[in-house]
Amino acid sequence: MFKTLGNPTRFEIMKFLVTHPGCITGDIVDYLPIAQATVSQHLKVLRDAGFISGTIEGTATSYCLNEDNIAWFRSKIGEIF
Amino acid sequence: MFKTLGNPTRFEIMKFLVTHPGCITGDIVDYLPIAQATVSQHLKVLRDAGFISGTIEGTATSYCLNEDNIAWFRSKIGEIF
DNA sequence: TACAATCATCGTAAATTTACGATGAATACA
DNA sequence: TGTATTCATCGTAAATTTACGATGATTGTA
Repeated sequence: MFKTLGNPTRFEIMKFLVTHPGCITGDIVDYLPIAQATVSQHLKVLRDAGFISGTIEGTATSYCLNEDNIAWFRSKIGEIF
Repeated sequence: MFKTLGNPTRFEIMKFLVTHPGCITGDIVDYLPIAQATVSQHLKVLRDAGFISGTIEGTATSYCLNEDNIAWFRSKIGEIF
């Protein structure tokens, strides 16, 4: 999970999702200066790590933070250090 | 700082320092299955990120967690997510 | 049905990270 | 003084990550 957040672009996406919950992939593509394919790839990494969840809505996909997993991650950090 | 902890070996070093505060480089080299040069390189990354601090003691170098910076990092995570 | 919109996946080139041996610097000690 | 110990740094090969265009799948709409 640390490695996932270690990438600046993915960290940006996470911060964007904090202020734009439920936004779709296209919103993130518009916000970032990188190609759609790359954004989609980063979203997959964030999904696989459990940080976010995507919901298909028609042709779009809506993304939200996975608060439960983030809370778990935060508590785990507190346990170790 | 996320990128720094994202490397499995560096994460191991951090966990080792939790249970072995003040240990020297050689202790970590003995503990991990990698070469001394590589350990030293990882220690530098951890130092540069502010996670640990090294104190030269004769020909050895003693390492400790930098509790202040770790606390700052943890609080910062809480702020963002 | 045809076309447009939205997004994921594939293959690949470029960039970055990781691991290593070799070497050198600094200190301890005989 | 000479030798051993401990560690950091340098240069480099291999592995991994990142970014991209091309393509295809799915859904909405004229």
